[in-house]
Amino acid sequence: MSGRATSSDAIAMRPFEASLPMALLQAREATMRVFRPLIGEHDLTEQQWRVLRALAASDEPLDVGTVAARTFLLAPSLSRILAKLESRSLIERHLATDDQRRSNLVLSRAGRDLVQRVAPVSEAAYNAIEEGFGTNRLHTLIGELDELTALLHETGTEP
Amino acid sequence: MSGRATSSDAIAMRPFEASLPMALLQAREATMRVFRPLIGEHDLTEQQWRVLRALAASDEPLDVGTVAARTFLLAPSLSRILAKLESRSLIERHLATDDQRRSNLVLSRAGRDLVQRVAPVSEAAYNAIEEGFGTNRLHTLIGELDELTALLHETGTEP
DNA sequence: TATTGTTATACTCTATAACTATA
DNA sequence: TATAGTTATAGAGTATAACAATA
Repeated sequence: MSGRATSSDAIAMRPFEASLPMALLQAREATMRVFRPLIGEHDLTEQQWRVLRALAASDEPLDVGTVAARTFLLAPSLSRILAKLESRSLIERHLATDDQRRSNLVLSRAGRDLVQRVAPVSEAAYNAIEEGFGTNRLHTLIGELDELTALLHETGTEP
Repeated sequence: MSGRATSSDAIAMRPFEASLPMALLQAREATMRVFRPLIGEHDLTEQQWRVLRALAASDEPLDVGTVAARTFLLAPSLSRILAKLESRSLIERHLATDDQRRSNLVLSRAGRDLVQRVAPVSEAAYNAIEEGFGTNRLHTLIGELDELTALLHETGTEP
């Protein structure tokens, strides 16, 4: 120790650059800075696009709960997003015949057209990232991220 | 091709699981789910904590612009956060003598005490993650994230 | 004139609770 | 009673523009 603390002494702590949360935040922001303009051009937010993608990727209608799970959105957020997408006629809701509480969601014709138009641009941007960073390297990185996520979910510190 | 498209055909696209943005989003969320409760216990948001940390890590007062750069917060967001932290007497502002537009920010005594109290808990959580995932492995992951971020910043597609 | 920082606005998302309607 | 989904609220971040004070 080199003397008592004064109000101008820095508190020893892990620096931002070496911090996992900051590294993740910045990588995510840098990545979205690539994709956001592409979907923003079509007046879609990132979350709206996630919903459209989930519906586009399914070969059958999905109920709200399923979409929430697949897009990692909370039900209230999703409700608002669905209302917005429906008001723009990008999706359709059909009450399930067996359970009237459920509504089945599908892309409308316009929704499908929009996804068909955006998807290639998005894929191209993705491929550019893969090429720049290295395809295998990127897959390795994603694999590590997934494992970290899984690990953190397992070890959920319950209070 | 196996026939014309019908409204129930899925559009071929990169699945969510293999998607870099989703992998980053989930890893970040899983990570913050560890740290958020620790700082939330002291009624701090993630961004407020970033500001306190930046001030704590510095051995001299910082002006608003510098804090914005180090915490990756936009000026308007930071202004609101600073007002909040000041109202809780966790930070102090002192007008710079040389340039009256600038105000120098420092932690108050209470702010330092708070950081001193939270930091060890936060470090312990961090160490637990390191142990679970592997210290070297985690450092490698962070290094790859940093390089990805740098790459994406270089190739900033300017309009 | 240019810069530092704050305020004003307009959207969005997160998160929790309360509520409706079906089962 | 339990479940699916919506609505209500409260709070916070992002982003851009406009503005005040100072250089």
